[in-house]
Parts: sequence; structure tokens; C-alpha cells
Amino acid sequence: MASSSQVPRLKDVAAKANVSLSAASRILRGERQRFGEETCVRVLEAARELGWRRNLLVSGMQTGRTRTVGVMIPPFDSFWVDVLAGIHMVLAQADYLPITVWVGDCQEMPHFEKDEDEGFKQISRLLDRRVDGLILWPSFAVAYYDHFRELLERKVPVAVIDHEYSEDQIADSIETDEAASARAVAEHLISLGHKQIACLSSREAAWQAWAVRRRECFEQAVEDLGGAPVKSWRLNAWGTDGLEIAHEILSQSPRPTAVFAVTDHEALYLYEAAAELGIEIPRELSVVGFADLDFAANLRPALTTMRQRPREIGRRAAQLILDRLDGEMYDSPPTTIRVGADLIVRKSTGRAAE
Amino acid sequence: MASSSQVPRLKDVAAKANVSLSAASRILRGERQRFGEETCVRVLEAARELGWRRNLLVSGMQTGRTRTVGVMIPPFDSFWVDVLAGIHMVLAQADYLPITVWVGDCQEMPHFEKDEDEGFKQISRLLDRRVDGLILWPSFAVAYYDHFRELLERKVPVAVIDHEYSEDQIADSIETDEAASARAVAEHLISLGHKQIACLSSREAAWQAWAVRRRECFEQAVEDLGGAPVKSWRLNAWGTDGLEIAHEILSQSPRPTAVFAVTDHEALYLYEAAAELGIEIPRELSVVGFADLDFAANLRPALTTMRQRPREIGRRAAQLILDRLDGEMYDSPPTTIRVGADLIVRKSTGRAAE
DNA sequence: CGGGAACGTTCAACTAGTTTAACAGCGGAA
DNA sequence: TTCCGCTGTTAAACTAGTTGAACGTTCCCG
Repeated sequence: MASSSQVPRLKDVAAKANVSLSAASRILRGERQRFGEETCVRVLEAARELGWRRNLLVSGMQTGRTRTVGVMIPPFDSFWVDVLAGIHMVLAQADYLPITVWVGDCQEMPHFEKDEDEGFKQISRLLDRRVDGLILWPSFAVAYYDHFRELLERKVPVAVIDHEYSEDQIADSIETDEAASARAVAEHLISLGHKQIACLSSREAAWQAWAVRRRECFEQAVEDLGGAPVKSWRLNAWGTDGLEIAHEILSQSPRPTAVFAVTDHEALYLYEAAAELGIEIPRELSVVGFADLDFAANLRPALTTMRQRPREIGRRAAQLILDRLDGEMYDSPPTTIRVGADLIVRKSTGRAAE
Repeated sequence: MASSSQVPRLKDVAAKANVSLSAASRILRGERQRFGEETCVRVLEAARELGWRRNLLVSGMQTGRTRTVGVMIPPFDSFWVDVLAGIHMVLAQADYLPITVWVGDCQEMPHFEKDEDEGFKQISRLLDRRVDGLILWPSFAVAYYDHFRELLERKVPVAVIDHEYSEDQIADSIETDEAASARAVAEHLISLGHKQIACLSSREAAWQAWAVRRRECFEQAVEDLGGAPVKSWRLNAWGTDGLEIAHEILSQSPRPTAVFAVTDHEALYLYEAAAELGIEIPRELSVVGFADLDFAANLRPALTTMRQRPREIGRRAAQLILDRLDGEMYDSPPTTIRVGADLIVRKSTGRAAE
């Protein structure tokens, strides 16, 4: 038969089972009680044999819901990969499909800003396919802020990770509990007797609000605990001078005995600079990172760091979208969820040298 | 108006521009020559003001093409992330949307096999949304081989990365040129004077055909170059005994002076075991990895490794799908593309000790 | 004044189903 | 004999457009 190489249609199933189109439709949708058992079996069998599958494009048109969520998060490092894993798990369980897109090449994190136009095309690709919701990473959330009006009008719920809009909160936000985490780091270092403490921040670009908060919370926490003021540094606008800044920090006099890096990426610069200057970690210098990225435990010495909970962050973001879609919190105002983090003490921190 | 909070329809645009539905449709699709310029402008303006966007669900139904490609590849390590980046680039440029799914949690690579049922659901989610093509990583390609018949019947082109079906090649395959790469490694080690050479393979599970080929090609290359037979080892079925095997390799007598690990992951075990046994790399032991994963350059000593070209692999896979879809090679038989790799000599290899 | 562009309209069929409403055949029970 | 329940059918409207064909107006040119 000519239809054997074609995608099977519902009418093929109906014909094969010898029932009407509408009967086949109802039975396959689960409306069984109106039909005899034998008929149901016949239809189900026919569908199975022909390899028929429901067409979600059609359902999407008819119901206005595609059971699809757009995700703009690059798998940039293990933190974001784990966030993605959390999102994928929750959505898969709810029979939703995440559609992940990003712009740039994942290698150079700092430069997503350049590609604003390409990023807008990506958003368009998602909206043209009528995604039900959207999850964004901070850089995109800032870059495409102007398009949020359209999203709100279309009632597409948006969740942003690690970025809370300060002026008008127009989207849900899921972030790490910076205040508590910074305090945990401060307590750890102060309890080890450190008095000269520095902080190495990232670029603190507009979309890195988390970095600003993390640094400020840390400075505050050290002060609250009675420590001497923290001296802070940050990378240049392109994020290219990490090694130089690390050298600068370690060349101060008096030299800091402990440095808190706002992510494990920055901690790497400190390791490199310390090696070049012959400074021994942790005997002469304690280093604390943030995130517990995949390489943190493999560094020598193994890095003490705040372990974020990226899975949980991803799961919560996805769940928030689902809740907004399933009517639960359809029209409630945007919320902010703060997820805790845990201090993992490894070998890069020790008692302050006398 | 009540329609202001709704998704704008084409008929809203037509009404606003004061033209018929079909005129609006034609103009927005680009069929301009039949209409006056002023009318075109009016329609385009109306569409812009209302925020109308094309509905690809409808186009999908009508043309049978969704401009969407399913990708079953977990962002497991930097190799696969880069493969994804290559795929995303090419597809985005062609105005296609990749939909990436996976099962498992990306942490434990070896155990995707367990979740066969969940994986089948993922495939279903993709096919129910009528993806035009599919790109698979080896594990999935093996696990869902049974469903390929359905894909072929539906004329959904499939490209598999790093897995060539030996019996009946039913899908396109893109892989690293194992023979040339293994030879490059063998030449490097032999030119350094190594005579006792070992190979540490992975689990060599059914879907790790690349590992088998890599090891066999390496053994062959060493033999061809006149070296002594390579002694090879592999991990157990769960991939959990890497450290023990590494210990075992380094406890042989005579102890191998060089070990080739089929991926950088396995090289990590050798580093750890060498450190524990007090064996100095590269003075007493040369180690070569494969892939040039993100951590390879940061190891101490920096790892000598074959750098694969994951972007290119991803780009080629995506291009292959597009070519099959765009009629070019609609019905040509499945092909295998082999992509080269480059030896990156770092600090983990040196002259064999006398 | 007739013909033909240029411009635009209406009608209908098509994508793949979904859903409501009305209706029909049959057997068993009152 | 009639009515009811069970099982199923058909017709029509609906999702959001797309596309071909036929059909009107103007307006200009010869």
C-alpha cells in the first residue's frame, strides 16, 4: 500500500479498526466508557500496529498550550549544566519538553552581550513555536528586558535565575541565598583567625547582580563579625585580567591571609598567581571559592567552597513555571525564591599564619 | 478592548490594516508584487503594532515540517557541550530550532542504560511534536535502535555521533578519525623512546564502540611502528574501578613508561594513582589522554592529549540533517564522516627513562 | 470604447484532529 | 408495545492560518 511509508493519520487508524473518525479520536483520548471494550481494544491495536502517535502541533493549536518551555541557559559550566538537569527532570516528569537555546559559543561567557540580535532571533524562534513559559539566565534576562512586555501580554510566565529586577519585579526569580552563604564563608575564615581578608569579585557586569550582592554581603558579614574591613577587587569589563588582579592582591603589604573568590573560576586565578609567587596554599594563604564546580575537588589543594544547589534551583524554576501554568498561582505577583548553599571545607583553607 | 491581553491573530492584523484575511496572509508571507506598496506597509505596520508573530504550529501542520531537530545528547563533559554548541550554531543559522533532551542526571555517565523507559518517553515527546530530524549520542543510539524502524518509515533523518552501526548502517554517523589519531599518539610515544606502553580503555560498553576502535587502532599503530605489544586494560562494567586499575597498571613489572588513556577522564585515574605511588609524571611516566577536555590544560603537569574537534563534529552532524531535509541527499545511502584530531603536546609526556 | 494591467476581494479546500449535538439501531425490561 | 440504555454514527464548527481559482473594480493606453 502507498500509505506504508507515510506518517499514519487518525483516519487510517479509524479505517483499520472499522470505526468512525470521531470514535477513534475519543477512544484514543481516553473517553472509554461510551464504547464497548472490544471496540476500544480494536482501536488501540490498530493505532499501535500503524505506529500512530498523537500530533501535539494540533493540540497546541487547539488548546493554546504546547507543553513546551523555552530555556535560555548556556551549559557554560557545571553549575549551569546542573541547573539544566534540574529543569529537565521536573519538566520531563510533568510531560513537558524544555527547549534550550543560547547565543554565543559557551566558551567565552562574558560576551553574550555582543550578540543581542541573534539572541532576539532565538527568543522569536521560541515564541513562534508558542512555548508556554520561559526560563532565563541573568545575562539574557537583562539583554531582553525590553521584550518582556510582549511576554506579559501573551501571558507567558517567565522565571529568571540569579537575577532579581530591582525596580519593577516583573518575573519570578530563583537565586542562591547570598546573605546566608556569605556569612558562612565569613564565619569560617574568622574562626580560623584570619584578619587580613580580601575578596575577588567577577566583572560585576550589569547582569551579574549576584556577584555584587555576594561581595557586599561578604563585606557586611565580616564587619558584623568584628573583622577588619575587607578589601575587594574586581575584574575588568572584559574579564580578561584575572591573573593580573590575583597577582596584585597577593602583592599587597600586609598581604591578605585569606581571599574569598565569588566563584570557583576566580579562585583559579588565585591558585595560579600563588604558584607563580611561591605562596603556599593553605599554609600562607587561604582561598575560598563559590559554586563547587566540577573541578573544585580536583584542584591541589582541593578547594574549600560554598556548594550551591543548582539542581534544586533548576527544579524550583521549572516548578514555578508549571504552577503558573496550571492555574495554581496564575495571577499572583512575582516571587523570589532563595535557595541555600553549603560550606564544603577542603584543603585550601587553614589557620592564619601568625 | 478585550483583545489587548490576548495573543494577536492574523484576522486582527487584517482588520487593523483594513484588508482581507487572505491579503494579510499573502503580504506577510512575502507575496508583495500583487499588492500596492502602501497596502503592504499598512499590513506590516499593523502586524508590528499588534505584536503579531507567525504561528509555526500551523506551518508545521500544513507543510509537515516544523524546522525543529531533536537532539539526544547530555551536556556530560566539555566535549559534548562543544558538540552541542556546534549543532546549535548550524541549526540557528538555518533558522531551525534544536530541542535537546536526555535522560539521567549528567553526573553518572555510565548509567543511562537503566532509564530506557524514560528515554523512550523522551523520544516520544520529540516525535509527538514532529521534529524533522534527530541527532543521537552513542548510548541512546544503541538503546533505541529498535525504534529506528519507525523513524525510517516516517522519513526522519537520523545522525549518530561516535557510533557506526556495523551490521546494517541505517543512520548517518559522524566520528573522530580513530585510526589517524591513534597513530599520532603512537608516533609521539615511540619517538620519545618508549618501549613499555600500556593502554587504559573505558568500560567498552556496547555503545562505546569508539573506545574499542580507539584501543584497537592504538595497539595496531604501535605494532606497525615496530613497538612491543601494548598491554591494555579496561574498567569494569560500572566504570567504578578506575583508580584500582590505574594502580594495577603502575604496579606491573616492568612498569610501563607510558600509558595512553582513551579519554582524559581515564587519564585522571592515572594521575591520582601515580601521585599515591610517588611516581613522577613525566619523568618516570608519560600519560596521553584523548579529547582535550576543559580540565586537561589545568592539570599539573598539563596533560598531553589528542584534541578532538567537537564543534566541527556537531556542525557536520547538523549539516547532514539539513542536507537530508533539503532534498540534496534525500535518498542517498547513509554515510560516515570522519573528523580529524590534533595532538597537543603538553607536560605529561617526556623521554622514556633509561 | 475595448482591453488589459494593477489591485484586491470572496469562496473553498486543506493541514490533523477535537468536540458538541443530534440521531439511529438494538436488546431487554415494564 | 413502548421506552431506556448502550453503543456507535454523522454533521458541523473550531483551532490559525495557507493557497488556488475566480471574480470584481479602477485606471490607463491605444
